[in-house]
Parts: sequence; structure tokens; C-alpha cells
Amino acid sequence: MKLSKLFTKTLREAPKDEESINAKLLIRGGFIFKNSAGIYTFLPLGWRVIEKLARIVREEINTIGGEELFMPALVEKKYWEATGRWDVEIGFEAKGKKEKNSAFVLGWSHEDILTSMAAKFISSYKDLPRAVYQIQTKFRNESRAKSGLLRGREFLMKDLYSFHESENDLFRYYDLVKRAYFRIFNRSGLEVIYTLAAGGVFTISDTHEFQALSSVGEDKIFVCSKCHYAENSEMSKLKDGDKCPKCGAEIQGKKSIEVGNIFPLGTKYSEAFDLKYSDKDGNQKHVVMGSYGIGISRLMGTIVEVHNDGMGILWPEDVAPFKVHLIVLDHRNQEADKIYEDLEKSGAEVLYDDRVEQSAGEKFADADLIGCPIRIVVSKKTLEKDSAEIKLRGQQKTGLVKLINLADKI
RNA sequence: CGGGCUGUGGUGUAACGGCAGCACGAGACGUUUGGGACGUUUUAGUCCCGGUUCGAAUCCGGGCAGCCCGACCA
Repeated sequence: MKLSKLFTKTLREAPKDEESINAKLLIRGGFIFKNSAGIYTFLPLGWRVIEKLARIVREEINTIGGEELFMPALVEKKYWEATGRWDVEIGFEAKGKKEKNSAFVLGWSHEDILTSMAAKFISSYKDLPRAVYQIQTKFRNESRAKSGLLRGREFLMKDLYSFHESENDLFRYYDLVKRAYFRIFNRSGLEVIYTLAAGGVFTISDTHEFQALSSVGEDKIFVCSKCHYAENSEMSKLKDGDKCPKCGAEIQGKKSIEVGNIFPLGTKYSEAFDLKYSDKDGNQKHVVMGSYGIGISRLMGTIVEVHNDGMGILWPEDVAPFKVHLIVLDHRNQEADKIYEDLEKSGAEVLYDDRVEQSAGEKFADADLIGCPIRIVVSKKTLEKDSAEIKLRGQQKTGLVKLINLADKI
């Protein structure tokens, strides 16, 4: 991608009403645009990050047998009534202009519509277990959207649902999901803490959250300084300075961002929608379910909160919009164009700053802001030595690499 | 949903109740190119409605919007 052709431009200063780091940097870099409070456009650079995250999620969820599907955002009233969730205030009613009474709510959760569908496809123990997921926009009328991508009224979520014969099988799968989640967050460059959390009306036991430590987080967890056992403060009886119930080390209270959660639902939904299967003896039983979420857009915001410096973002390699940020400082020299083409041919994702009117300093500042992992500079100085300068984001040292060897270094 | 703060070109800021100005950006032309370079030139603004006043960006009332704190967040 040539920066001279990019749809967006960077901002030198962040809008004054943005306080959170993720909002400031993502808006300045041209990753997102705020259309309303808690409602963002993912601009071309930002969408590439979302796609990277989605790819990681897909790979890992597919590995544990998840099948991807895509459910509607407009969810008709009848689907919410079985669980009494039509009137839940978090929903946005969607009113057709011709209808007198609205009959839809924009989907803020998809257990209801999925469970009613699943009854058409699951009828025998031979049809179990199953797991389906989607990556979709959720709409929640948050009374207070905040902190950039961390709490939006419209956001991207991966929601996975599993169907089982028994609680035993549910918890077998629950553990698979847990491990897949750790791989997802690890590949996304985040350290997360597996945290015990309170169950709700629709769960059969405690639930678990994946928490990334951050001072802007809305959650507070009590986490063991040694074994990382953690409980969410909303249900924990622990307090600062207590001994860890698992290993005896000191417990500390920390602020954190919930980037994922997993819920053992049991049969609450299958009872509401009469989702049953026949076991080997022909007995009708309710299907046992689990649901598992990752806020994809929140994940993006969290990564920025964790990986940044004063100048901009430091994208972890697997989620960076581009791997290489190539800067040419002497635009009259055609050599850089060729380097760009060669790098692309070698398979590297390159953002090429070929702009002619920007000064060197501005190009460096933009490279720092956008935050691709590898910066390559081509200038008169480097070309005299048939080389390019290479620098990793977040490191000060630079090195010269012969042009012939450049593609191999990436 | 309660509380606080704030609304001036695209962004950041200034203007006692008295001509809305500056910088950056963006557009044009030219000169530049190793940490946000320079010259000439163009462009673009007081959130909305009402009130007070000779006169309102400024004061008052109401709305709307944004941010922050809290409540809420199966």
C-alpha cells in the first residue's frame, strides 16, 4: 500500500475530548473514526488490524471444531420473548418506518435466535456435540460508552456456542475453548489472566473471564502475585494482601480489561426453546450449552493500551496492519519504488511512504504513530552503500542491510 | 440513569458584552528531504432554539453533543 494513495491521513494532535490512549492513537493514526459516542468506523488501516485479529480467532476456533456462520443483526421480537429478554434495556429497538410498533431489536446477544434454530438441526445424540460461532456486530445501548474501543454501543464480537449431551462433555469442551483463548490472546500480543467470575441467571455455575491488566480497565480483579490465580472483585471474597487460596502467595487488587469470557449455560436456553435430543435409549433430554465471547474491537483497543509509547502504537507482529513501513527520503530516486515492489513480491506486507511533500521528520513521526513492527528507510545515504536502513519499532538501534539481502531479513 | 467538566474552521487554540484572530491541516505553484522544512497564495468556524442587551462566541434558560466519575454492564 502506498501512503500517497491511502484514504486517511494522520493527525498531529488528538481531538481534545479524547482521553483514553487507544482512542487518541487510533484516531490520530487513521485507524478509526468516531461517528458517535461509542460508535466507530474502522478505517482501512484499522480494518486490516480487525481482519488480522479475526483471522487468528478463526484459525484457533476452527481448530477446536467451531463452524463459522453469520446470524442476523435484526432479531425479531418472537425470538426474545421465550427468555423474557424483549424488554431488556440494553437493546436498541429497530423500528421500520412503516410499522406502528417496532418488532425487532438489534442483536446484542445471539443465544436466543441460535437456540431456536438449533432445534431444527439437533435431535439425536448423534448430532452432538456441535459448536458454531460468528464474528458479528453487536448493539448494546450502553448508558455510558467510554474509553475508545473499550466500551462501545456498537462493537465487533466473536460469539461461539456449543451444544452437548451432558455437563461432562460441556466442561470437556469448555477446557478446549479456554486453551484456544489463551492461544488467541497470546498470538495477539496480550498477556491475560484467567479469572473466576460470577455466574448469572443463564449460567449453571461460575463463569470465567480473560483479563488483561491495564489501569484503564473497568474491572478489578484480585490476582495472585505468584500463580496468577484470579477472581473478579464483583464476586470475590478476597482482598488486597490476602493469601492466595491456591498457593499462599500474596493477592493483589488490579484494574483490568475483560477481553474474553466463557460461560457454561447448561440447559437454561434449551429449556426455554425446548431444544432436546434423544439419547441412546431413546429418552428425550435437554441439550447442554455453553457460550464463549471475545470482543474483537475491544481486543484491538486493549492491544493499543498495552503496546504504545509516547510516539504511537507498537503493534505485535501478527496483528499489525502491515509488517513493514518503508520510507523513501529522496523521492527523486526511483530505487525505492523497486524495493517496494520487490518486497511485496517476496510476500511482505508493506506500507510504502512514497509521499513527496512530507519532510523526513514527518515521515518518521507517522511511522512511529502507525506502529508497524519493521521500519525500512531508503535514502541517498543508504543507497550509496547499496543498502537500506532497518529499525524495529520500539528499539532505538538501526542497521544497514544490503538491498540484495533485504527480502530475506523481513 | 445521577453528578462534574466542555462545546469557536478539518485539528489545536485566542478574543473585557463591542471588527471572530493565530497556528497546524487541506488545496495551488515553487524550493526542499535523516525527526513534524520554507516562500507565495487559496480555503474553512462561534452546536441548536429562545431570552437579556443598542450590541452576545462571551451573560441567562432550555435542548443537543462529547469526555470524565459513579450506578448499570445475561
